[in-house]
Amino acid sequence: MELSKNYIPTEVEAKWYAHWLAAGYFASKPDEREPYTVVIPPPNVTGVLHMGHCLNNSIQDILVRRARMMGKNACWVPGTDHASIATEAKVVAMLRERGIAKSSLSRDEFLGYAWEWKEKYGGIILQQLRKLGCSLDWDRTSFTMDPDYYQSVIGVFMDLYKKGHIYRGKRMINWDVRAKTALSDEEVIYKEVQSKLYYLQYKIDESDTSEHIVIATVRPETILGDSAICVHPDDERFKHLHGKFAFVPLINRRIPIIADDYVAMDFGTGALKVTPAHDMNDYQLGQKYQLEIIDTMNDDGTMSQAAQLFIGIDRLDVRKQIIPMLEAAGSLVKIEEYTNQVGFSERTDAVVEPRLSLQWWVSMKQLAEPALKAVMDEEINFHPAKFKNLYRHWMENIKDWCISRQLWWGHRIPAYYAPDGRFAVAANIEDAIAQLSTQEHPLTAADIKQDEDCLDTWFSSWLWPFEVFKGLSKPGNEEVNYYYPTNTLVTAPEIIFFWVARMIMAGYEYQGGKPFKDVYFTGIVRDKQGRKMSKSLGNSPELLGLIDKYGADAVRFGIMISSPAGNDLLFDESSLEQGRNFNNKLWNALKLIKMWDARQSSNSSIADESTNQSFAINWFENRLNAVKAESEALMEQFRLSEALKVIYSLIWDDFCSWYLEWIKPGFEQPIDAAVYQKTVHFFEELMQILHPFMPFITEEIYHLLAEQTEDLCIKQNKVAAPLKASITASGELLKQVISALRDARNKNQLKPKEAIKLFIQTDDISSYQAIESILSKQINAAEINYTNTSISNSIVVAVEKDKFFIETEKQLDATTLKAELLKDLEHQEGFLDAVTKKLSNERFVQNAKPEIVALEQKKQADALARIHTIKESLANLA
RNA sequence: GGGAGCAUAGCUCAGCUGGUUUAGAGCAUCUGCCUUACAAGCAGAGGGUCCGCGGUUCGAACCCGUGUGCUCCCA
Repeated sequence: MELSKNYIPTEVEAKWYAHWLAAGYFASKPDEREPYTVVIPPPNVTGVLHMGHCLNNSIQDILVRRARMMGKNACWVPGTDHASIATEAKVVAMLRERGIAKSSLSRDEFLGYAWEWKEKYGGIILQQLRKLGCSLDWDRTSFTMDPDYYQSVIGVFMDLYKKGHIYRGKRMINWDVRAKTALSDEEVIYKEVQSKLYYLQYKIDESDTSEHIVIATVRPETILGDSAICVHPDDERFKHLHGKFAFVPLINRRIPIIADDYVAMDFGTGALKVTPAHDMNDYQLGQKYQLEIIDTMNDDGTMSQAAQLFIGIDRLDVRKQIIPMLEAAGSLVKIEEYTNQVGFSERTDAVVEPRLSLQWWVSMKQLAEPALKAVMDEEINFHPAKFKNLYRHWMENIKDWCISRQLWWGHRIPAYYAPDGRFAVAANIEDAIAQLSTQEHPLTAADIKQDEDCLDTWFSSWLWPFEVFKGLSKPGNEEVNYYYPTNTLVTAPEIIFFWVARMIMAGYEYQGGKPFKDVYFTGIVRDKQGRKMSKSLGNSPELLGLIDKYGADAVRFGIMISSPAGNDLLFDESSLEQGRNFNNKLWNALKLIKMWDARQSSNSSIADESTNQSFAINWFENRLNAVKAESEALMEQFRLSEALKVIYSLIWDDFCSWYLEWIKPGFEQPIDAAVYQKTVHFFEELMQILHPFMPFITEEIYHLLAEQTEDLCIKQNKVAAPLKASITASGELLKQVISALRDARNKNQLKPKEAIKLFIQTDDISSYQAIESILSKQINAAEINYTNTSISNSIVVAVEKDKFFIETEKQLDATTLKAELLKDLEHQEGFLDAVTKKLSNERFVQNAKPEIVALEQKKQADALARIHTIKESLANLA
């Protein structure tokens, strides 16, 4: 079989993904094995694969594939989130393109379009995850608005209401006076507008000098709703007024002057009028100081009874009419031109008014308690652990959760209102009628109106870890019993409060236990300049394009290699290049081994432990075992990037650069059959440990190496054998000797093709004999001899206690050599000084642990030996 | 305004319990090689005031204090 020059991923990837699916490797059913469960953080149903998803899902796939190869029943559940805000915006945009205004549709008509859109475009991202190689159990694909799921969300609302955790409370929302409807933040368009800033003076109470305080406002009509004036506590201009009162012009309402550092001293006059009913920030100040809330506006934007003046006139007309009146009353100080941002309704283009409205809230204190404890007691482990602090701080100061959203796409709030304003929380309208009807006033469906708002999307996704197994809709079923709690949640730190914390709360409230054991927080994907990747910046690369260009394995590699645990990832396409190059390296190693396949010789020397071949094999086997253990340990600590680095280096450096070169037969020579078998076996093992990171190429190579009875995807890992320290050490020594001699060759400008004669001065001739042929091949030595004395006029190289003399015809550059040696000598002497100083410090010898002292003594001895060798070499040169 | 975190080679980061041969890796850089698996490669090298200052200690990149700079979250 002819292998292509370079690895071509496209066909290989499609072939293997289809094969794995057909074999049903990703499908999980409860059985006697230990489960390993991961639920995907459901991407928005509108989503397309971006870098964040790619990082997040690569990590999950690595964990899941590894678990599968470790004998666990791995189950990774896919799905999407209905994402009310984002989806509704998409659907509105789509309708607009077709010339349909949302306001012209009934709720049901709109939802019809929304579902149509969802069926057509929703979940594109799930298709894209297949390209990335994600081993998800597709039969389990869930959606937060699936019928059962929907009912569970409604059920949770009713349950929390019954338990007293849900209440109605006021909140400032965006109000469209023309459509008489609430708007979501996304439906408000902010435009820069040329306005006027009016300076108005309020008379101070109990002031003999008829003193005034001046405020500045762009909305003078709102003074009718003023309930305080606020100044900065440190502002010297107003200190004497703290605790005094002032009169609102025209209506002469007496309001307090309060001090709060919210006020910016350098803006306007430094004094702020506070109108709690008509400004977001003022409302909060009002809450803090328990100020009166005076709602001066009707739902159509006209002034209400509470305004006392201009009742029934539109607030924008009032703005014009009130100025002459204020001027007449002597309250107007001056008018300035002013540019500010004003919100307009996306639907009607009306100026949006902040308005207090009754919304639904979840009180969090009680729910948060077990969720905080779980993380603090490490019942749930955060990786990296630094996020514990952040979590604790938030949970200890938790605020109530507003769960109403002024949207149609989502779970409609199950609250029903009677004409007289009474309401009932009920599963359906019939129950609501039953609850609200009285003997005197029997009600029908026509009398009752359901709440127009939807629930916050997080109010459904917080049930995700158990409801994907129908843990609420079919409580205690076999699946939820088996798969819950899940093992690992992989997500971004930015949603630790929105989602992670709330899932933990829901887990304890509805399943009586944690939703997951470990939470792995990924970094945020940034571009090369450190900017967060976003659609608006346009700095997010097109992912499918990258997969086409480099292959999914290379993309996974590139992302994982540059993704330190818990740190942000600065994405650079060059890391994908590194991944592609790695693919190619693997491919070429395969080609080399396949070349040998046809040229095996049966007379085996491998049984003889003293041969160079068995040295190479023993050494690599040992390295393989070391890296297996090391990468396992790193994986356990969720240090995935480091684990990949260790494996990468094992394959590229130890296997390709050292091992394969050591066992490589001479030109057109046969290879020992036993060595060949061993090498194929090593390669298989390498593919196995790399498989979770780069599933496609490893499966492909695994099958090209030999006839296989099973697929790598489900091949079970074997435990690493224990290490032999002496083999590791002699391998390291050999590598060091080779590098040092190559360096010496380089520095003396000996061409690679120029063969050398090498003399070794050592106490341990036999161990060099065991590697003689490797050594001579690696440094191109024509012969290797042993010597007791220095060889004059040669290049001298010292490694540990042994000395190497390179004899060559070439004229040597003694000056450079000498300079090198002197530099080294200086370094070694400096080092010796430091160690000696330490050892002659009595307090060190007394206080330090004995093994530390012994180590220092060894350092001293070694340094002395090295200095001795260097001095000898110098003498030899002269 | 409240909180969290970071600062080590040109870049991105390791460095875990203070003692690992006067700090390591990958990428980038430089030098030499078209060596019959691989130039998307091979061999080798250079590169550091561990952010500044002060302290604790026999000993500090690591612990404490302080200053500076940066990032993120909540309002």
